[in-house]
Amino acid sequence: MREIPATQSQSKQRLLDAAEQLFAERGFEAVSVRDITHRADANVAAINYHFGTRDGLVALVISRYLTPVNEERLVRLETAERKTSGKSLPLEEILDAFARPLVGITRKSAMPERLLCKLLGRIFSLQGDDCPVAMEASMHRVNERFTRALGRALPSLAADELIWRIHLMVGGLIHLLMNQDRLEPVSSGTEEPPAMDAALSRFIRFSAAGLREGVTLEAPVKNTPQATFDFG
Amino acid sequence: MREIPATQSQSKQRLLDAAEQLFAERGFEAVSVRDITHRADANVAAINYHFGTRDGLVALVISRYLTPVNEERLVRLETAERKTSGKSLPLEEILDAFARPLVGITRKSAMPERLLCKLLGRIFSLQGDDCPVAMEASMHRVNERFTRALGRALPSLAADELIWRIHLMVGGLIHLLMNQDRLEPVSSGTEEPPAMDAALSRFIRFSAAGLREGVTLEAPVKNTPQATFDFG
DNA sequence: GTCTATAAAGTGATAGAC
DNA sequence: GTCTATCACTTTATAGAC
Repeated sequence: MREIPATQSQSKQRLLDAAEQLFAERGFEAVSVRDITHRADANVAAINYHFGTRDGLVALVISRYLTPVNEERLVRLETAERKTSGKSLPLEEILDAFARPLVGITRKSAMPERLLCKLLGRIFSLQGDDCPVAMEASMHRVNERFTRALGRALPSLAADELIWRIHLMVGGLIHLLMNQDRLEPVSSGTEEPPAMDAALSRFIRFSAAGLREGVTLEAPVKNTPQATFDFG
Repeated sequence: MREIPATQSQSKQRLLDAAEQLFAERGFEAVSVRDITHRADANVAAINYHFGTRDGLVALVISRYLTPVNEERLVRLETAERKTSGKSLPLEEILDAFARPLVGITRKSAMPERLLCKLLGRIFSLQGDDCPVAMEASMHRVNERFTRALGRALPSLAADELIWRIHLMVGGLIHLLMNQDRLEPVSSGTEEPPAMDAALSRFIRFSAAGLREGVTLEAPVKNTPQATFDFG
């Protein structure tokens, strides 16, 4: 058989892998196309051929992780809500639906968990100008649905108070992702395989307690949040 | 009187002001010396003359805020500890000592609060290679002292568990700083002057509840943290 | 202290050969 | 699909005139 150039080139995949690693390590802005092509052992022109522009590659990497995570978040939330048909969900279940997809995706990716966490941390802390428009729409929908669910689970909490607390919750999650590599060795030895699972349950317990702080269970409905707000 | 070039040039100050604003808006990596000199109405060579290199300016801006914040953190913690001579501090007081210096500095700076919060958020989320060595030493000392104080306030909490929770706490604070401009309009109208103070008390309540979660007040001392760990 | 001019290296992107 | 060569900028930094 005669050698032919691969129709679905492996180099496109190598480029993608190299880009993800470098973006995780240094951030999206600090990586040049030459850095990527060098690590992928590809030609400098390869990125423009396969992805159009550098920004195209960045947007692709972002959506490759952001889209499935946000979709799974919504699926999990809606599944849980359907099971309790109308009634408000336990806080812990909402937080689980929000955070578990981040753990789930680490299992599907070929990337080392350490790097993938950092990449996810960088993706979900993007905001403003650094943020591709496609991402904003996806995030907005997630924000809206989860703010509503949390508001229903904490009916006595004022709407603005809820939004502040959600930001504190999200910030903690992002910081955990960004520092997972430094945190893992802290939980020494015993729990090697489910490193991310341990982080997840710690996040849920901490955040649920913070969100519930001062909320009286039997208080009358003081305020249902009518406005949602983007936490990114 | 003959015109002389200002001995303590105002342009150095203008350069510093412009740099701080631009770093806050776009991050330290995304601002060129030309961006800065242009906004400061100064010559392109001015930064190298006044600050040596671009990195020198970045390090100066960082330490101008990081140093006083971290020093005030330690002073507040030590003052509080001296008052209760040996006994463990209330969690809320430790968190206040940790976060209030960030509020305090917004009062001293001429920068708009909105921008300064973002700058502080960017400074305190730096880590790894982006982190000047001088900063690491300062952060390490703060981490050590506060981890110890929190460990004493939560004696029944396992050392590794404490470190995870501290990261969740710090992440929330950073995210609040980074999003203060989006959060402020949420707390509509009523509380115009003490915008940052409201954020502070919300942070303290949320984090104290998260840190205390599942901690039984009368539990015996199970574990005092012997190792501290850098949360940045 | 401030300026111009310029060096030396790096940036993303593309035309065109193979 | 991959390559080289190159364009058109931009980057930080510096030498030297004023």
